[in-house]
This record gives sequence, structure tokens and C-alpha cells, in this order.
Amino acid sequence: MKPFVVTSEPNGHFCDDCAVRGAAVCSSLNAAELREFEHLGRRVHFGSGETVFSEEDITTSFYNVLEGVMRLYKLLPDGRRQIVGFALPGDFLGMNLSGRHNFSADAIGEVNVCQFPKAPFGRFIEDRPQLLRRINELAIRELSQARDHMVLLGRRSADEKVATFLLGWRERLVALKGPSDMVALPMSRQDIADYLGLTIETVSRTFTKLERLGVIEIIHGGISLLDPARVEAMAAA
Amino acid sequence: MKPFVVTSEPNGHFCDDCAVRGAAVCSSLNAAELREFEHLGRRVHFGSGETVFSEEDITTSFYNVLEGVMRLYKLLPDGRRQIVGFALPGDFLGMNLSGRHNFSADAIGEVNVCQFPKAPFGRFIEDRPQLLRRINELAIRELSQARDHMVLLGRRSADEKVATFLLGWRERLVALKGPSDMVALPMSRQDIADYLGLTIETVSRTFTKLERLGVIEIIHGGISLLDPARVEAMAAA
DNA sequence: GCAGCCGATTGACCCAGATCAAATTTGAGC
DNA sequence: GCTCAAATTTGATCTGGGTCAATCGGCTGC
Repeated sequence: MKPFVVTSEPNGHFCDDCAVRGAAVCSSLNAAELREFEHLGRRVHFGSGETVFSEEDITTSFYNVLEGVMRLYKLLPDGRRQIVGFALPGDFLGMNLSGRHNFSADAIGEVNVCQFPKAPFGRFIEDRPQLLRRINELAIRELSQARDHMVLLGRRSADEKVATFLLGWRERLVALKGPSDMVALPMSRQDIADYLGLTIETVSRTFTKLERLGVIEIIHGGISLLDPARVEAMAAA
Repeated sequence: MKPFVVTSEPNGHFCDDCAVRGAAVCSSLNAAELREFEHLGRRVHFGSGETVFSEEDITTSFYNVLEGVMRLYKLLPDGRRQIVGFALPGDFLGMNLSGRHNFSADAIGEVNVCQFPKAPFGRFIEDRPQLLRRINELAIRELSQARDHMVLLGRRSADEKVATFLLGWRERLVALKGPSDMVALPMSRQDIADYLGLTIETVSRTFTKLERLGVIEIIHGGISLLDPARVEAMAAA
């Protein structure tokens, strides 16, 4: 785990060409504030599989995902893993009350983040209620998603879980990259299983089943949604 | 569902004798602000089983639980239910982005809440970053609990779920009412099952099993923790 | 006190999804 | 292209917890 700063100008004006400027926490800042804000953070790169932070680590930074996908997860002492979410560009990570991260995060594929040391970030927020409000919005949105996911984990069948996952993931990609029936799945089957509270075998079998039904096609690095309506029907059931 | 205002003086100085003043959102307000704040809300009572708000209802109010217990849940179209949490005194309900509640809430036993109409509350927050910060803290705390619960729902066995629930619930009661090995369980077995992603039969069998092992005693309206350490061992396993 | 009801418990059986065990495919390094 | 390792798929079997079906027990109202 040896992250390195990407930009050649450590504190340069990199917000200008930041793809997530309009969507992330930054969207609450005006041009002058953004200029000041960018001096707080630095762009950092993580290679595939690298850990950005671990559960129980003291929180020293907040992170704004710029590019790539991260898995956010918790481990039980015996190694069982539950993925509590996937982070995509625009997601903001690191908020907590205890002073420690309450989940681990690692890169799925190449990831770039904007990293803000905790203390200066906290001071910056202090007199900018707009930014605090924005962060609160993000927390509330995540809370709502977390509750939806509890319903999935506690009350849905394997078929419903997989169908719901495919639709939800597609929706996030659509919001990010525009409409498409090709759904890229950068995470492994094990990641999907640990997200849905299933085993890798069940996920694999369910994918195969969906393919045999003709509603998806399994392609390299993802799936193609052949019959979104049927998948929606399976998810709702 | 016919809630009625409890206090005889609709906008009286009821914060003075409010049991949760120090713990709830209100803890972020000074005396003068509290005086102003109490004019925004009114104490409302709900009888056992009454619904405080429903999923998909337009949010018209925020709620601060004063007394009693509420179940917070989501329903699938076919009636399956997932309880996403239990609200206790000091909990703050109603935050959302969509303008609609994203879960339903009803009273388990008699409940008193402090109800704040959305618009004036929003205006009050506007120039009180302290209150916003407090609400943000509560949201982040809930988010952390939600993630813990995802781990439970997705990766723990029935025994672990029940043991974890008993310990977690006891901890909340202890924080509220002081230490005791008597754990009051005002919610039904069905509520517990829907919280843990189990059936009522499995919950019942697990309780009986714990009792036969001598680690708990099932008493009327709750359980007595005879051997907390063994229960903790079961929860961790 | 007792009839009726509702929640909780208990028992018998079943099945969705886990586990165990091979293939098979994919990909990275040479 | 070839080799090896890792990821995925597929098959066979098992089981934790669900489902179905009686009781049981404790209130409520008469």
C-alpha cells in the first residue's frame, strides 16, 4: 500500500478539470471557495486491490472518489465478509463519529481519489454551512440506500437479490456514464456474493440461470441486459 | 390514527421537563435557542400500534422521540417486512432527501414524540449550523449502525443474530435507564424476527435454546441475562 | 370463573441456498 | 504460444432455517 500523488503539481489547480466537481461534495462550493478548497486536498492514486483505509484505523483523511470503483466492507473475526457498498466517482468517504473508520475500503481496479487531511478539512467546513449541508445530504442518501439494502439482505431470495443488484448497479453507471444496456461489473463474483449475502456459487448459478432464460448475456467483464423488463419483474417479485 | 396533543398548553415551555433534552437534537441548542425551538414543536401522543408516518408519505414533520419505542420498517409489495431499526427516546426521525419518508414508523406501546412541522424547522436550522452539525452526527451514527446491521443480516447465523440483538438492545436500554441484566423486550417475536431477517419460529426456538443452555431466562415482557459472557461468545462466534 | 383470541412455543418435514468437489475458463508472466 | 494460478462455472450432496401444523398460555371481556 504505497499511494503516490498523481498530479505533478502537488497542490495545483486540479479541480478545474475534475470530472466529479459538479456532483461531489464540491458542488456546494462557489468558484472562490473551490479555489481555496483544492489546496486542502491532493489527488492520490491506488492500484488494483490496494487498501485505501481499514476498519478501526484512526481516521486521518476524508476521500472524494474521482475515478474507479472501491469496495467498502466489514469483516467478522472469523473472516466472513460483508460488503456494505461500492463507491463510485463522486462518493465521499471517511465520515464517522468515533474517530475511526468503521469499514475498510479497497480499490477494485485503478482508483484516483481526492484526499483531504482531516483537521484542515474540519476547519474549512467550520464556517461553510453549505458544505456541511451537502455532506449531510450525502449521509442521508447513503442511509436511505443502507435501509434498502437491509431489506434486500434480510428478506429477498437469491434471484431477487441478483436481479436487484444488476438493476441498481446499472442505474449508478447510467447516472455516471449515460444510458446503456451493457453493465460493466468490475468487481469479482466473490465481491457480488459478499455484497448480497450469498455464496459465490449461488451468484454464479443465478447469472447462468438468467442467461439461460435469455434476459441477460454474460460478457467479458460484465453483462448485457437483454430484457430489462423481465429482470425488473424478477427483482420485484 | 388520531394523534392528539398531550400538553394542555399547546406551545408551553415543555422543554423544561423534557427527559431527552440533553441527548436529542436539542442538546446542540443553548437556553435561548431552546426557548425559541420549543415554539416550533408540539408534544404528540400515539397509542400502541398506531402509525406515526408511512413509507412514501410526503414528509410534513420531523419527530423527536420522547418516550416509548417505535418500530421502523419497510414492506415489500407482497407483504414481507424488514424492520430497519427501533427508535427510542432521543432518536430523531424524518430526515430524507426525496421529500418522502423512506420507511414507516409505528408505536410499540404508548409513545410520545415532539413533532416539528418541516418548513419552520428547516428555517430554524438555516442559521444554526450547530443544530445542523448535531443532525449530521445523528445521521452518521445511524449510518454506522446500519452497516453493522447489514453484516448481521448478510453474514450471521440465527444464533448469532439473536445473541447480538439481545446484547445490542440491552446496551441501548442501559444507556437510557442505567445498568441492569433484565432486558425489557416491548416488541413482539414477529418484530424481532423481521428485524433479524428470520422467522418467528426460529426466534422462538433460539430463545428457548438459550434458556435451556442457562444463559438467559425468558420472563414476561423480556428476558433476564443470566450469563452475559456466554451470550457475548455466541454473538461473536 | 371461563370462553375466546392472539401471541408464543413446539414438532415434523422440506427446500433454498450452503458446502464440498471437480472441471473449465481466463489471465499474467515468460 | 505455453504454463501456472486464480476466478468462474458446474455438479452432487447436505443442512440451517423456513414452512406447515398443532398446542400452549396469558389476557380480555363477559
